[in-house]
Amino acid sequence: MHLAIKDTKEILKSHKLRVTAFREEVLHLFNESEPTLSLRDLEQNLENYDRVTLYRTLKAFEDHGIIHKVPTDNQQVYYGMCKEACGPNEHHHSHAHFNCRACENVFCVETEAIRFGKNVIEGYQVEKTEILLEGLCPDCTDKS
Amino acid sequence: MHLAIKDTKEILKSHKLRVTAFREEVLHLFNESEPTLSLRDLEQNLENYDRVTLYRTLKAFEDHGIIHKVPTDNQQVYYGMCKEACGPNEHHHSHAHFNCRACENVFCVETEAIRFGKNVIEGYQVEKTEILLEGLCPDCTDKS
DNA sequence: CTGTGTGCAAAGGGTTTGCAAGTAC
DNA sequence: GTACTTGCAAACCCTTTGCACACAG
Repeated sequence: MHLAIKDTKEILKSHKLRVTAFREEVLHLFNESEPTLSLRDLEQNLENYDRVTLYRTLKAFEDHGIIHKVPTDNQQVYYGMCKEACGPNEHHHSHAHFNCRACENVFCVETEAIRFGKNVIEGYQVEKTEILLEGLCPDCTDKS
Repeated sequence: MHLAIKDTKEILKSHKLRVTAFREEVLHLFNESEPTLSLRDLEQNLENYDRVTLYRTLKAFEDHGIIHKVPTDNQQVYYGMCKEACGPNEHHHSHAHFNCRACENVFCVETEAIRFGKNVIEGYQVEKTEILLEGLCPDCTDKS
């Protein structure tokens, strides 16, 4: 038995959010997609949606620890599903984010290169670490 | 003789930009400030400025390799002066950016923890690395 | 039934564009 | 003189707020 994709209803319930058709639809997109999703990605894959509702949905997901924002150089906002134990407003991630300059997707990549403990840097209390990589993803490398 | 702060006129000329009073004023702010500057920082330290001109000035500086954007978790856009050899649309930085959650300043911190060479991650062509740290800066640590 | 979510309209705010006048070189 | 820069107005677009109706639990 391989790892089943978590049921959207279950995800919502376990995060204390009401189950609605729209929320399930959005969650479904996150389940389907490998890398993270930008707002634009989401909008392109939804039909007859209300943008305001989408914003509020993402806000709710973020507040309840279902997704997290991924900072990037470009202005687009990216969201990734939280794979680990994230609580409300408390996200834990030990992977780096790779932004492909060709396809513009953002992938979560595991790397042992992350070695920042707390207080590694003289005088600075490090509480959170984000690593952004940019370049070409495997797919786009093959095509070029 | 210690390291002199580069003359603003010289900086502009060497980057093939015309010397104007406003550009010198903005550059002067970057020369004076230790950490990076957010758009808000800049606006608070300028008088009788036109916002459009400021946007265009920053765009020009960025395009000509004088400053670079610093991505952060919060929405504020931060800019730092390029210390090293940065050309048009080609910025090279080997330091991490530390965003203090208290004073909200962004500092450039040197750290040997940066060990991403090219191609460290299987299949991904890494061309650029950004490391974002968040926590408390020395000043704010002392105050708490 | 009660509290939450949705959809529409409108407000708000930051950023960009157009253009005429001013300035660097 | 020519090309670039500036400043103002307006357009644009993304995001938030308000509110009435719909719906989950």
